[in-house]
Amino acid sequence: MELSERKKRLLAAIVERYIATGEPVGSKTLVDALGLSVSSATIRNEMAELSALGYLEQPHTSAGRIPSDAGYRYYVDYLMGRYELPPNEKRLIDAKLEPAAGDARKVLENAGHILAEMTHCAAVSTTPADEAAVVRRVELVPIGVRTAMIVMLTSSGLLKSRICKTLSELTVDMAESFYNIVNANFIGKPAAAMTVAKIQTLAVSLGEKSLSMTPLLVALADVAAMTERTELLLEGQSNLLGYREYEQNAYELIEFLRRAEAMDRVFSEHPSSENGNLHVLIGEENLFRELQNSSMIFGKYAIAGHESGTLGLVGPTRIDYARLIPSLRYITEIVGKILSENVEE
Amino acid sequence: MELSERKKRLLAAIVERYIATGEPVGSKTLVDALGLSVSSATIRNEMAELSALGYLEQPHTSAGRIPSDAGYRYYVDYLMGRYELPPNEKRLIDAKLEPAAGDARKVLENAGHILAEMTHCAAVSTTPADEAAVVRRVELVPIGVRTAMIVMLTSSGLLKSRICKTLSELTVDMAESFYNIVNANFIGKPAAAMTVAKIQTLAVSLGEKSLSMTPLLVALADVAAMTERTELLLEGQSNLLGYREYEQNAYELIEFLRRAEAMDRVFSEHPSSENGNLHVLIGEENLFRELQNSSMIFGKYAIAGHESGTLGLVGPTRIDYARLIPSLRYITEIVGKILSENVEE
DNA sequence: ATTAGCACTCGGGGTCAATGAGTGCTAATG
DNA sequence: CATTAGCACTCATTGACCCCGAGTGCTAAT
Repeated sequence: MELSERKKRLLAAIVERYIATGEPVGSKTLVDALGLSVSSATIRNEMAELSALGYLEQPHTSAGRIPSDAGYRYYVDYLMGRYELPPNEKRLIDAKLEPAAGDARKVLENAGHILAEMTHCAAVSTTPADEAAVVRRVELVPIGVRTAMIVMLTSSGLLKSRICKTLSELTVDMAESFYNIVNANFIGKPAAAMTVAKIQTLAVSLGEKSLSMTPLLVALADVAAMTERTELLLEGQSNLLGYREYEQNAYELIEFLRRAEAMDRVFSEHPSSENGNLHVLIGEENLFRELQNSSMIFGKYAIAGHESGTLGLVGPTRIDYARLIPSLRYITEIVGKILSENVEE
Repeated sequence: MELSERKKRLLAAIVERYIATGEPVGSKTLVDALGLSVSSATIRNEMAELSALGYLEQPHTSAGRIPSDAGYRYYVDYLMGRYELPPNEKRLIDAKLEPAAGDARKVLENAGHILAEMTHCAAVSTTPADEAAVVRRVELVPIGVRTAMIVMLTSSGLLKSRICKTLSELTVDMAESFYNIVNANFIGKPAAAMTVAKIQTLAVSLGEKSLSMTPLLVALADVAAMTERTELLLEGQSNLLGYREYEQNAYELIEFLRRAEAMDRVFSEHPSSENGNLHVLIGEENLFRELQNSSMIFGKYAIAGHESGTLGLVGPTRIDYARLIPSLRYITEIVGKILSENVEE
């Protein structure tokens, strides 16, 4: 559907003005704002046509127009200026993320922070996970007489650790058994294979040693489970409270965003991507009722080439797409880059 | 100020009813609810006196009474039933906290979760810290050719770790130097001594080795800093949105609760405690304006006998003190117990 | 000390009219 | 045929007004 140049110009102006002010835009305002040399009546005719095409709607007869979901969609796809993030904002982001480099979760927390701050939206993210990863290394670090730390590294560069208390004193013998079991059964295999069931059969085969080894093996299974289970991080929930559109129902939306299974479904329903690897879901384009008067932008970050997690923004449909998209794109890129640093080979 | 038995009974009934319904309580309702054998006029006289004493206030002349801050205070101090948490709730709490035992942060996250869920308030907590702690153990765990993990254990049982990348390959020689430096300079001394400045002087004294060792030492200083820096966790922010009293200004309160320095000041302004080690701050008793139409209950949990962090609840002044106080008390106790498990000797 | 009775207060809800921003339509214009 | 001036129309918002009812405080009687 090709619109006339003037219609495009008007639609863009209406979207941008509505994004900025949050108030319906009238024909008169528009003429003034654009400095057009035609009368408001002409603009009214154009606006009526844009309404008929479904790009604009009216809250009520005597109000101005606001963009419909389709209107935003047209704006995002064809009209929006594609602009590059200014260097000082890039530096700000880098400075916030770099220092956390050692800790993946922290990197994502910081990314959420700065996204929320820059965009006044809620920022969601998932910690990295990679189901295809295999166990590359397991270490048992003695911490005390009966306490040890189990550290596990996967091929995708994820590092997880956990404290573990043993029933009896931790001996060199036990450590040796532990490494033997790990090397024989788990190294080079998927972390997912390290199930509690598997651990139990192993424990049985250990005979008398089993009793003392069990806590170590249980903890090991637990660490393995951690590499698969992603965590959902949510930042800037309170930003949503500032928008008129959420005056009544912020609660429902926020509760939805906090539910990990729900968000996982949202993210996985849209596996591939078009817009420079970001997804833009506007209003009713969202599959979940709770999101249908919001817009969501999200993308995957890649660790060493593998898509490992998601970063996203949620706000009212009236968000500044032109600004948010480049911001989010840059941050997903940098997050991927930083998290890839810890992966070797 | 000793009140007559009937006044006490009335005040308690008004507080409890207002907590339950959120609506001002009138004399008639009160007579019915308590099944009193006196008329509403008598109760009105009593209520007028309670108002004069400052325990009740009226939103407007033709409405019932609601408790003032002083009214809640009297209720909490003298009238409130002190009841023990039912065993099934205790079990629920235990079941939620036990599995996280290996990870202090996770324990506190879960504690916040369950508190928020049980109380419909916002739950705040701080991760454990202990400025007096000395470094008990440091481990350098090789993870890859140029990647290592530094693990540090303090006398108070805190365990922190961090990934670290070196510039050149990680050699046995480097590891040896590292352990030498650590043993000679840090073990048995306060973690606070491991400053960047100190690290720098050490690096200088290393001469040519300095270049390769610096990343390790910097990471070490970072881990040391982590043992001191507490994190502020906030759960159940969205619970606040459900209360009428926060319809307008939830944003300001939530933003306040998220600010770590602010909350640290709140917690440290009230170092010692009376009410079975919990603090109860009602409305204007709070020193910070942002909290003055809220109530806050908080207490410290102790790891191996040392107060290490704080757990707290924030809600409107109209919260169910009688129920929340035992819940929070039990959870602080259990959190302390679980976190103490990792401390040896 | 308690109570019945009553006048009084005041917020909430409903109706009503005025206001004004913005529209759609029509007829005139170049 | 696109543009425009003009105008009637719509409808949310606002403020004035009134009524209702819950709840009060006071007084005089018990």
